[in-house]
Amino acid sequence: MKLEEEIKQSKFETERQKAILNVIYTANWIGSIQHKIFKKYKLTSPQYNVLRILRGKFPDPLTVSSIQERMLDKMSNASRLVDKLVEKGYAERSTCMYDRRQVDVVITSAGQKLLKEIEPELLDFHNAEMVLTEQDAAAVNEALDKIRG
Amino acid sequence: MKLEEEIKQSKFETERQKAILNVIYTANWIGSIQHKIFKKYKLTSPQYNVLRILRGKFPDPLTVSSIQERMLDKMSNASRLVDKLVEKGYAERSTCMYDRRQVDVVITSAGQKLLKEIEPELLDFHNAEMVLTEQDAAAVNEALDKIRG
DNA sequence: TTTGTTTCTATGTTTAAACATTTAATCGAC
DNA sequence: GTCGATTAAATGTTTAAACATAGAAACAAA
Repeated sequence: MKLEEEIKQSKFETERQKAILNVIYTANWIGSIQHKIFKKYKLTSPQYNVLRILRGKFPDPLTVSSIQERMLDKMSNASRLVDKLVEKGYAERSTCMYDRRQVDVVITSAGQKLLKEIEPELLDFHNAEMVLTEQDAAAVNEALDKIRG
Repeated sequence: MKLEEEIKQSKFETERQKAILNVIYTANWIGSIQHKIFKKYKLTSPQYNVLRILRGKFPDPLTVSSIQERMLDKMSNASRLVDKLVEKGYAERSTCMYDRRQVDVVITSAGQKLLKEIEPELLDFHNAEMVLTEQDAAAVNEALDKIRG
C-alpha cells in the first residue's frame, strides 16, 4: 500500500522527503509485527537484538560497551538490557580478566535455544509479508546505506 | 556506510533479511538526528508528527481517533499526545458538536509558528545528509511500499 | 423507555526509555 | 609512587511508551 494512503496524506513535496517518512513508517510497521512475535517469548526487541549479537561472537564474550556499539538502537541502555537477559537465564556476566572495569557477557545454552525457537517465526513473517525480490532488496540496501552517508 | 560495518556484523544470509535490519537501523539513525532538532524546541518526535497532521487539516479540526489513524507510530497514545500539545499552547481541544464523545483538535497559531521554525532545520538535515537523487528516493519508496504489502 | 452493545476518549498502572550522575578501575604525566 | 583525567559499567530519576480498563455518549432493538 502506498504511504500516502496509509497515513492519509495526499502528496509529498519531494520523493526524498517521502523516503524519510517511509523509512520511519516501515520500521514501525516491521517493529510492531516482530513485537507480537517477541512478546510470546516475553522478550523485547532490543533484548532479542542483544541475544543475536551475543550469539554472533559465541563462544567468545562481549563487553557491555561492545554490545552497545553493535546495537541497532544505540541509545538504549545495554547494561540494563544485559541485566534482563541474565535474570532470565539467557546470558551470563563475569568480570573481564584484563580490565576489571569491563564485564564479559556470554549467551547461555538457554539463550541459544530460545533464538532457535524464535527464528523460524521471524522467517515466516519475512517470507509471507515481504514481496521483495532479492534484487529489489539489494537496491533498498544500497539506497539506505547511501542515506546514512 | 554499509550496514555490516556499522553494526559490525560480517554477513547477512539474504538481502531481504538485511533490508529488514537496514530499515530499522536507518529509521533509528534518522530518528536520533531529528530528535536532537526537536529537543531544542522541547518537542518529541510523535508530538511533532501530530502537529504536522493538524496543520494538514487546518482550519478544520481533527478528532483524536482520526489523528491516531494518521500517526506514523500508531501504537502511541494520541489522547496523551494532544494533552501535551494543549499544555504547551500548540493545540486546542473542544467537544465535537454532533457527537459529544468525540473531541475536536485544532492547531493554534503558536503551533503553526513553531512548525515554521523547525522545518528549515529539518530540511537542512535532509539536504546535507541525504545523498539520494530523486530517482533513488523514488526507488526506495516503491520498494518500501512493496515491503508493507 | 430500557437494555445491551459499540464507539470514542480518558485514565491507571506497569515497564522501559532518556538522560545525568556515581563508582570503580585504568592510564598518563610528573 | 601520586594526582588528575579518562573510561566502563551501574544506578537514580524523570518522562514517556505500552497495555488494559473505565466511563460517557451514541446507537439499535425490543
